[in-house]
Amino acid sequence: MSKAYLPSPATRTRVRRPGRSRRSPVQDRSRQKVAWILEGATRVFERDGLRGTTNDIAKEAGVSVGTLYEYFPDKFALLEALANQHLDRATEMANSLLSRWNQNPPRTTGAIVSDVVGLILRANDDHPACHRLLSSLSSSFPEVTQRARSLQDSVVRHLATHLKRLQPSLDSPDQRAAMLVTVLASTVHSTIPPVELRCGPSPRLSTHLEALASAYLAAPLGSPTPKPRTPLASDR
Amino acid sequence: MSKAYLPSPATRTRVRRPGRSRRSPVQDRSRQKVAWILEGATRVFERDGLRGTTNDIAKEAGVSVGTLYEYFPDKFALLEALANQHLDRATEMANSLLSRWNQNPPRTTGAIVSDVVGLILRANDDHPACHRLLSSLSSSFPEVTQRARSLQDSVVRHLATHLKRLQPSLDSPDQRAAMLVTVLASTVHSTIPPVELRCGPSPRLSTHLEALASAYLAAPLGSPTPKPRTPLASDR
Amino acid sequence: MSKAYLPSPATRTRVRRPGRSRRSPVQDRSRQKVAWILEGATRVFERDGLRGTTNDIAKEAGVSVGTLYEYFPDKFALLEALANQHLDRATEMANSLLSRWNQNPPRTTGAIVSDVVGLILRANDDHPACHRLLSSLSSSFPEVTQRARSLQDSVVRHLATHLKRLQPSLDSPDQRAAMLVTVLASTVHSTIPPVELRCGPSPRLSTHLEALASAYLAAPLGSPTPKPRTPLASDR
Amino acid sequence: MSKAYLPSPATRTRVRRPGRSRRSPVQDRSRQKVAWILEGATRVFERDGLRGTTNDIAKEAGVSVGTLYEYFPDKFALLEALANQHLDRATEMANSLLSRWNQNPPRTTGAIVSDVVGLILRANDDHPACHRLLSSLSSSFPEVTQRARSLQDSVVRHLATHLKRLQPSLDSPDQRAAMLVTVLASTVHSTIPPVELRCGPSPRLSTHLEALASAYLAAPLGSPTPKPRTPLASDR
DNA sequence: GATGAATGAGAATTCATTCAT
DNA sequence: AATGAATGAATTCTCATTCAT
Repeated sequence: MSKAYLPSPATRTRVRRPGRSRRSPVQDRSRQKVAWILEGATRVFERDGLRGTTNDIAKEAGVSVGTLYEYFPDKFALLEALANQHLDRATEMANSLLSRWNQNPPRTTGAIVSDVVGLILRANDDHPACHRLLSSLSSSFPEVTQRARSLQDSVVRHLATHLKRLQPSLDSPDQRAAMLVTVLASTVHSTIPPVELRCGPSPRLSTHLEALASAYLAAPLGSPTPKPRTPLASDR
Repeated sequence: MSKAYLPSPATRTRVRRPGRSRRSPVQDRSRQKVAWILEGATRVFERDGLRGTTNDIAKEAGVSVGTLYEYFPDKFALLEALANQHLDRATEMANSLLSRWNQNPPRTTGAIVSDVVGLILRANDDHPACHRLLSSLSSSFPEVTQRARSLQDSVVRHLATHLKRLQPSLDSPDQRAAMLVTVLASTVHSTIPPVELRCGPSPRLSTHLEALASAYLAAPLGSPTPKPRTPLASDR
Repeated sequence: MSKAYLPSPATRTRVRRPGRSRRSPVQDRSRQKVAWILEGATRVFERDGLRGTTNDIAKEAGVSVGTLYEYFPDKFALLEALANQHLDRATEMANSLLSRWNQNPPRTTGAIVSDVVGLILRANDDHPACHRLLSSLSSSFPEVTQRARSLQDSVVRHLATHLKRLQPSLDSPDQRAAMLVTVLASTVHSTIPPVELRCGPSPRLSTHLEALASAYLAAPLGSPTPKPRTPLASDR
Repeated sequence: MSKAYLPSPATRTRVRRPGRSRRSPVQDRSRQKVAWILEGATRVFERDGLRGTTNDIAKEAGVSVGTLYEYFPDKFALLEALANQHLDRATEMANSLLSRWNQNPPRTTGAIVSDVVGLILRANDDHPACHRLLSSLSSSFPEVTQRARSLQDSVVRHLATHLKRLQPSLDSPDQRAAMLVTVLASTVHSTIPPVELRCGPSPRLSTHLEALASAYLAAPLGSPTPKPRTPLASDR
């Protein structure tokens, strides 16, 4: 967990033990405020990017700037918390899927693909502008970036494992797994809204992505179209 | 072209008449200066993101702030010009490819795919941090976004036309074309450094993308993997 | 009141209820601050004209620039507020006089004249350099100019009414009233320090102005000195 | 004459001896440029006050900034030159009138008044905003202010002389003369356009001013309306 | 002399952060 | 803890003035 913000992390998953553990009202109020602030920050960053001011965010969150600074040491901490919040959610989703795979190994490549596409779609269906902002700042948040990388690697590793099991003859399975996850995640973050939203709803974005992924995982690599020297293939 | 900055656009394609085309020294000096400033801006934004100041940029460009403001009305205009410069380059590349396709229609889907992948890779092989910054600000530059969309649509339309010609039986060719371009462009802009850089260089990014694209264009859509009701395919 | 600056107008007349009227300390502090800033601005503009900087003004007012900008959106707003403050004061004085006239109509032209001269002198006895600055900028503040015009018109109308009552045979009473107010106001704002200060103090400026006004209101218009064609009267 | 600007004063009257004195074309071109620049400056200052920039003025004058600085050392010099130009004109008019008075002494107070009103009206019928700007800056131009004072004093002295001759019994003739000139000049510079322009044209502004002046010069000073202690005359 | 692009000191304005209440 | 007015360093931007051509 990147950094602990007062009065308690508030980001990141926390297993709830059912018996004991009644939170004091004070803690709950704080937790609430942190949530408000992060929601405000999300809205403001989504709307104005880094131009959004801490005062805007406090106003949007319905708290005073002073309160904001009570919980977050500076503006960047807000961004970091937002990123961690997102990663918490994504990690939870991913872990849930991967442990399911461990218990019930998927039986077809199609099932794997469908799961991965679903995971990535669901893990990224919110706040696109914020994601882009964060990624444009990734160099300022090495810890967050590292976490994102780890998460992605974990998914990639499991994906590769199952691919190898189901398609032992597939070439470059590790690279294909990595590639696939990258492609799917990138597409979902796309600046120019993905096809789906611009062409009417008939075949779903997910359908296309699954078709694409499945086809990719079935196709040989290398060059059925042999690589020309000239930059343009049709130049022959 | 969105906005013309003094002393003359300096971005966007410009037909070069080979015989007489001696630009006046004044024009050349200005053009040069605009170029320096944009290079400085690129370096600074690439390094510091929006944090980079106009004074930094001027210094980096080797001119005075005053000169910078002579050519660009404000800091945002720099970003917009950078985006337009990038789009100029991309448009030129795309037009070049598309007119080639019109003269020598590609003969195989593989050739089409290879061309499109090549185009998108080459059009985006520079200044990744800057691209991410720009795309995180896209909402501030509606004209630029519109231009990008148009360019992408143009490529999509041509791609679809040729696909239909070569694979008359392919279902949803328009959507596939759109999908493909979105996927490729997003992947290339990706947040998380593309696979290639993290997996060693052996099979090229382009190889993977071409394989992916080709496979996608050969595969049937719809659900060979029938859609389950439950969120996770492997849950069956 | 042209524009309301936070946290409350602070210029313009305000009815004071004598009993309960405890303003909250917050309001009082803000009001105080606005007053300080305007005083600082007056001093600085009086000393340096438009050359005076907002930083100077803040320093002179004993607040930070940030605070200055908290209350006034820009440098111009300071000037406008100063002008409005002056008009507030003048309006209050004028209204006070005019309502007194309504209750106790003046019994002689001399009394009227004396009142008007007194009003105009007292309404303009502060910050001459500032007044000149403001009037040199009047075209930038159409609202203020309009307000000044209205105020002047109001005085002129009342003056004319009472003149007509006391001197029913006076020709052109409306024009005379307008003329008189213009002449008095201009003289008091005068560029070149008024006579008084350069000729020793014996007969007061006000004495001269009253004599001038009274004489004017007693004299026939038209041409006892018949208008010559030639530009100079003594040219005959 | 305050300061000599290159390439030759260009302000201030210059008697033209008809015989000799053919100016070189170079000198004439310079003279022309200075004139253009001053006209541009007048227009710009009239429109924008001190906000007007030297670049604006050069553009308005149809010359380059460089040329402007060839003839005027800095922005203030423009204002000073403008003021001197105005004073040149006014001085010429005044001298012409006064020498006429010396040769043909005026025979009536009415003639004196008519002459003085005419002089002041004609000497100030241009560029009111510029005059106000200059007067708001008078402290920066002690020489100009001194010149203006001298000119005014000269008129006042002659006026007083002739008044004493024609009305030996008039009290405070010197003060009356000074007062009159101040009042007339101020009125003509008035921010809020003088009556004339707002009430339709029937009795002329000059008629009113002459009536006012004549009446003033005929009236006894002191208090036909005895001065009350209370601030308002009608308060009795 | 003339030009106008270039300069950069300095003015206006912003906004992350603090702190008295 | 909460507040939000106050702060002022940092930034954006202007424009009088210079100087290479």
